[in-house]
Amino acid sequence: TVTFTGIMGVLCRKGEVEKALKLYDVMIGRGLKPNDYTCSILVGGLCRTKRLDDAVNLFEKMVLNGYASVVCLNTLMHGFLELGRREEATKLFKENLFFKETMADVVSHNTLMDGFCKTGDLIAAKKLLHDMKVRGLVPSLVSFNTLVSGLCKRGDIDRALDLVEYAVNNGQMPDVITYSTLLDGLCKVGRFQVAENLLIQMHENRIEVDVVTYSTILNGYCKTGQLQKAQKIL
RNA sequence: GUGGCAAUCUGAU
Repeated sequence: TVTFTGIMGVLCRKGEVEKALKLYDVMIGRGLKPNDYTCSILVGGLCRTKRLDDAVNLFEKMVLNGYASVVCLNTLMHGFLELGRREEATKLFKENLFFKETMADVVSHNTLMDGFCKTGDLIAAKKLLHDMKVRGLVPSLVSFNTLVSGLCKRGDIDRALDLVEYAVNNGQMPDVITYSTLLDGLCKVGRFQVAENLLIQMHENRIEVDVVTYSTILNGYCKTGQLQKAQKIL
């Protein structure tokens, strides 16, 4: 099962879902049982090729047979959100809020939050952060990074900075993604001085600057014609 | 004879 599923994963990543599904039949034909990995890989493959109906059917079948996990749910929700089908993602989410194998976890909440952020609905996204705590889940760094990104995209950098402070108080230290997100927001509203301070702080906190961080800053400087500053960074 | 070693969420273009 592990071998078959592994190959199906490779095929799905290449967009060859058809071959993966054929392999799935071969696997079943040999009397091997699928598992939650098999389920999420195939669901993900179908989502990537926009075959959401097939993905839903497979997911429901797997749920009935007890092979589905919350990862499969998350994969499917993500598939809907990628296509802008927010209502269906939300419906799926709500159906899985009670105790069962596919009960919504932190990643489910994060996935939906990101979907809300990307459509600019920060109110709904913030509510979700609150809801997850009510449900006894502990927001992860990704939860905060997702909201920070949403706030930055809206230009609400100060609220984003406040949220990071709040995250720190909740035991989530910013990582390279948090910083890059903030830097991008700051550059895009022209607050380069604050951005430079943040870079220093990043260094002090021993956070490794990566290729995305560099391109974020370079992009900011180049688009405002500060090529000398851009060169200085390199 | 195309890098593959099993799954889901967040950052630049």
